[in-house]
Amino acid sequence: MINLYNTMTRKKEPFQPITPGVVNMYVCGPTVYNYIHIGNARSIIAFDTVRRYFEYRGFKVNFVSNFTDVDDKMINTAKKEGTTVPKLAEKFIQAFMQDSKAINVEPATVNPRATQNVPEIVDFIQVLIDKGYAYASDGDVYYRTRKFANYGKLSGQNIDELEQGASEHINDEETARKEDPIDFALWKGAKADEISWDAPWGKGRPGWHIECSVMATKYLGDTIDIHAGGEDLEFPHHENEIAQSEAKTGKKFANYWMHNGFVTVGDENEKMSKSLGNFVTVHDIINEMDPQILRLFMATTQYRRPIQYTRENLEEAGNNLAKLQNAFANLNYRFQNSESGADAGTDKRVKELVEQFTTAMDDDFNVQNGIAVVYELAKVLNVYSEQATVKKETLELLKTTFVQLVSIFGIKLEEGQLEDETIKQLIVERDAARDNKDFKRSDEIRDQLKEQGINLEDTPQGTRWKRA
RNA sequence: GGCGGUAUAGCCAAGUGGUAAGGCAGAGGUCUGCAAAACCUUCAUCACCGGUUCAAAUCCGGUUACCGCCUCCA
Repeated sequence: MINLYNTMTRKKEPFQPITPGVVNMYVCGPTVYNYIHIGNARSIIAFDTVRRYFEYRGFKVNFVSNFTDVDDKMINTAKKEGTTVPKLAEKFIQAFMQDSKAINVEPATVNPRATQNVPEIVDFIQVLIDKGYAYASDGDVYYRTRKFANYGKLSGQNIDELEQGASEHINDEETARKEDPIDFALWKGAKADEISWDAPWGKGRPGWHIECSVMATKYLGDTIDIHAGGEDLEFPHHENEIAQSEAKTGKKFANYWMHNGFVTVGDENEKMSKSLGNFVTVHDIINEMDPQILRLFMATTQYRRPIQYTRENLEEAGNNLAKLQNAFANLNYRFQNSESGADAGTDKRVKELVEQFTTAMDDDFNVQNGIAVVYELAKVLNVYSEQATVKKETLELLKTTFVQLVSIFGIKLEEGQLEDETIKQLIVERDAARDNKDFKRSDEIRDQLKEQGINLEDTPQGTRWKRA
């Protein structure tokens, strides 16, 4: 049984899907006006890991994540860069896809876009108006927040406190059109020459919160299993989604709410965000190093904890990645000298570790305990690989298990080494030199290959090589 | 001001009453012609003060520091 922390109840709860064996989850995606930064990556990786674990435990996961492809930031950025909103969106959606692939994120079941769901959004808003939860005002449409009885239940906010807070940030122009400062926009009337769609209340575009309510219910149903996103979305975004959705359907919107913690930057240890301008893009990092380092770095911190992004921490992840890759190479290299049959003791140990892994991950995706089990498995595997005789079936079990567990963290281990005649011949020559104790020549060959990025390793089973 | 989260070794970090997992870095060692890889050994009394208890990093009270949300933001 998987237990997960539900922001709504502030407790860990056993996960009970609406449909047995199926998880319907919705993750709030980015506004596509720039390359994604590592804060976005954190959210993407956190919930990709959640998804992969659900799949490992045998669930079918319907994973929906949106692109916000029209809003003020899109409009302003397009204007500034002399392009159109659709072109801007297209560019950064493509970039998102590339970056996601690089850090080995499984594609979503659906990536709906706000602009492709405008008729549904208009209908949804109309229902809210008909039910008295919303009102049109001078081209805009607002949600009547006070009419929704439990407003603030997710974030533990009191509506009167919020009202005071809101009054400090009022935009006079907009507030004049609201019945109450706490009301929020469902539809924003278009200014001249802004991108817009027709609606009964006049030309305009969807407000930010409404798109998620519409798309989540459209693709996953009135009540979904898990709704997820960054912790900054808890209020007001998710609060507003609940108000809109539950007012419309009369049903509970989501059974479980999951929120990931932030990435903080450097020694200042402050939140990274586009608006603070202190962000590092995934695009830049993966141009500079193996994307799997970033992936391992983020996937092995529990999703609710903050991550401090520093060079040092990233390097540590790089060392850990090398450890996993070495173990895998050590294992693969032993197949060539293995005997048929299995080693019962090792097989039993592997099964124990798998159970430990599951126990750890079932506890709200405790990846830190999970990865500790993986490191233990790597040790078992290394020790076994150094035995004088090894059994093929046990090697197979170790390999399958290792690959499977590591893949939950989004790490892909590369199979074997490429055959290369030139290298093979040099190794043969070097082995001959070593047999003759001509270490000068053998070291020459090793150094020569090293300059070409090929590292040689002598093992009891012979010399092997790998790319540095 | 309201709401919430953190504080464990040089670094990352597990651990919700029974005497501090794991990883990185460091030190020593085994293996190796030398290396590499791997393995072994070694490295902390848990922010502070007070209390409860036979026993607390873990519970209670208080203090301090840092972070986030309350306005667009993963």
